[in-house]
Amino acid sequence: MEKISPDNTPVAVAVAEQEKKNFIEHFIDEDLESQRFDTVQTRFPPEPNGYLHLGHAKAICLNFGLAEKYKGVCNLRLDDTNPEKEDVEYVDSIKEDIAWLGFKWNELFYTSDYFPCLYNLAEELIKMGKAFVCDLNAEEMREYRGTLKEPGKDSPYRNRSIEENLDLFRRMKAGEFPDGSRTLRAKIDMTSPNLNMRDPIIYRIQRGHHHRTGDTWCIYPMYDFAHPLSDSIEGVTFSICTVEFEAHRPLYDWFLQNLNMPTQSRQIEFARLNVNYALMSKRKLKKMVDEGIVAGWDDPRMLTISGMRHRGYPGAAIRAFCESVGVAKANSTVDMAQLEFFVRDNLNYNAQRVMAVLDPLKVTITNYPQGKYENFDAVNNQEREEDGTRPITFGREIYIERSDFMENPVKKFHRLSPGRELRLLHAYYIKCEEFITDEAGNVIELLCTYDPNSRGGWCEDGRKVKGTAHWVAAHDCVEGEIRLYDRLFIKENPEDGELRDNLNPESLVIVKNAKLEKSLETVEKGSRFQFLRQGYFVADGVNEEGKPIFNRIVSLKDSFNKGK
RNA sequence: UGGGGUGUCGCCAAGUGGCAAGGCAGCGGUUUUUGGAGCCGCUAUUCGUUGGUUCGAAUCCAGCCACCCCAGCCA
Repeated sequence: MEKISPDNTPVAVAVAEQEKKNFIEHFIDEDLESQRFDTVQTRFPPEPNGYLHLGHAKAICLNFGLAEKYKGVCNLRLDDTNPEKEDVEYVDSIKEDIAWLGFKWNELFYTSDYFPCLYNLAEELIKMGKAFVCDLNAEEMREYRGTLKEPGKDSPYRNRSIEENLDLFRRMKAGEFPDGSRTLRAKIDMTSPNLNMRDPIIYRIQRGHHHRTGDTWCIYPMYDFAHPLSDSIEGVTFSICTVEFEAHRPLYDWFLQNLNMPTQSRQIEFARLNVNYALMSKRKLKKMVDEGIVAGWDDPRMLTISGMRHRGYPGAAIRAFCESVGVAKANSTVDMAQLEFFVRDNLNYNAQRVMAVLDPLKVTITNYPQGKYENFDAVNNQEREEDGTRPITFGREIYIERSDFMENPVKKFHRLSPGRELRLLHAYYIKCEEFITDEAGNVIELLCTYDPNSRGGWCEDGRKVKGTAHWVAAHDCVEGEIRLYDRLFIKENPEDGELRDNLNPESLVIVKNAKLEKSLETVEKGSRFQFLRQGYFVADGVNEEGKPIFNRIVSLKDSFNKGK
């Protein structure tokens, strides 16, 4: 069963599958039915402290997808409560990546938009006697917090008067105290078995230039305080986050209830996405970039959104993949092969076929007249007839792939070897008569004959030529640089041991002098092609020699070289 | 070891008391001017485990086991 998505991409997911509801949708249905909410509003709330990756893509698809499905809205909120780690560079990349993936946020917000409001809500809490200024330093705080099995102890500052708390908090805001000297804490329960409820810090003093509010503030709200309140201020009904925040939910609810917020948003947690042979944590990805292990956040080997874009993965393929992995709460690691499947699935339909010889072996067709050339019509994409054909030129000297010739063929090899025939795609049958070697014994040229009666790749006598190969005409081709990308790590779980020790030394192999069919000389950067029998490639500008560069997006499945 | 979660095919994942969907991977076959794609099949008598309830349990109950998260003035 095949369904065509709006951008004309086939989605290899059964229709019935798409109609299946995940557990979050069951919750939503429940809340809509009970009239807890009458609309669906979600948000995607990244902290601008790094570039987005495939894990974020899953969250984006989920949040935007839910809003679309329930005819609600989804906003983008940059959760910028920690100036130390954040930067506009990240803000810009986040916006670009979401748009590239194909989603449009309803409104754009920043948590920093709410700093004044959040501050007032904190004062409210103080006035209710539910928050206090604490003078414990970080180390003391840790001691008072207790441990996993022992309860904590009340801070000696816990019973300050409301007036004193208000005065101290205002002076914290005014900049009268040094960084880290005091905090504002919610007054909940130091004996709670849930550590998050042991009088959590809601404001800290931290001088640092904020990328939007500059030096206006020297106190910043903590995530646990800012997040539920921001959600409520915006009217978010379903606040979807990852499972590690599950233990924070009681706190989330506590702030909404105690401050009697207008929207009692519902937090729902799902399991984050992991993919084998890859890293999916902003912190680790940043490390790879900072240590120069990769070329940057958009290195085509990284599963950042910008890396995948650079690699040539279509946004629609990423969306289809996210759709296919589903949403649940169990820890899981999805196979890289599943991601690659959706990339191929998309490109098989969308990418035009061309011929490119990566490891050229010269072939002279001895019975083809010198100086004669002829054109053949090559099908651009047999999956889409409307894409038509293009002319390709044939001549006496051509290049074929070195791996398409074997002096001593292994069994089941049905390409070229002495005395055997091979079909040149769209052209003729050729037969290998002789091969020439250099002093070292390497084959450097093939002497073949062609069968004039096999024009177009068919012969009326019906004789069987099983192998078909791609080729380019020596007089009508262009040289190019091909970058063969592969998985970055050799270990399924790259974090098992040192990252550096787990790197795949062949994650990037550069081929300098590939022979490409002439039509590839001037193609738009970002155009994607299928190099016949090899894989999908994306145009990535020209190199220092002026030769076009192509990045391998993903190889074709290969049942001959299976397992390699 | 306190609290919060999770365990269904190699990898994801439906399933909500009536007798194990689907996708990826794999394996056959068919077709093919890409060893691609397509098409047709096959692949869990069993749901972490042990007991219990029931005519009937992956689904309910109890115990046990395994794994993940929480002791940042990060998010």
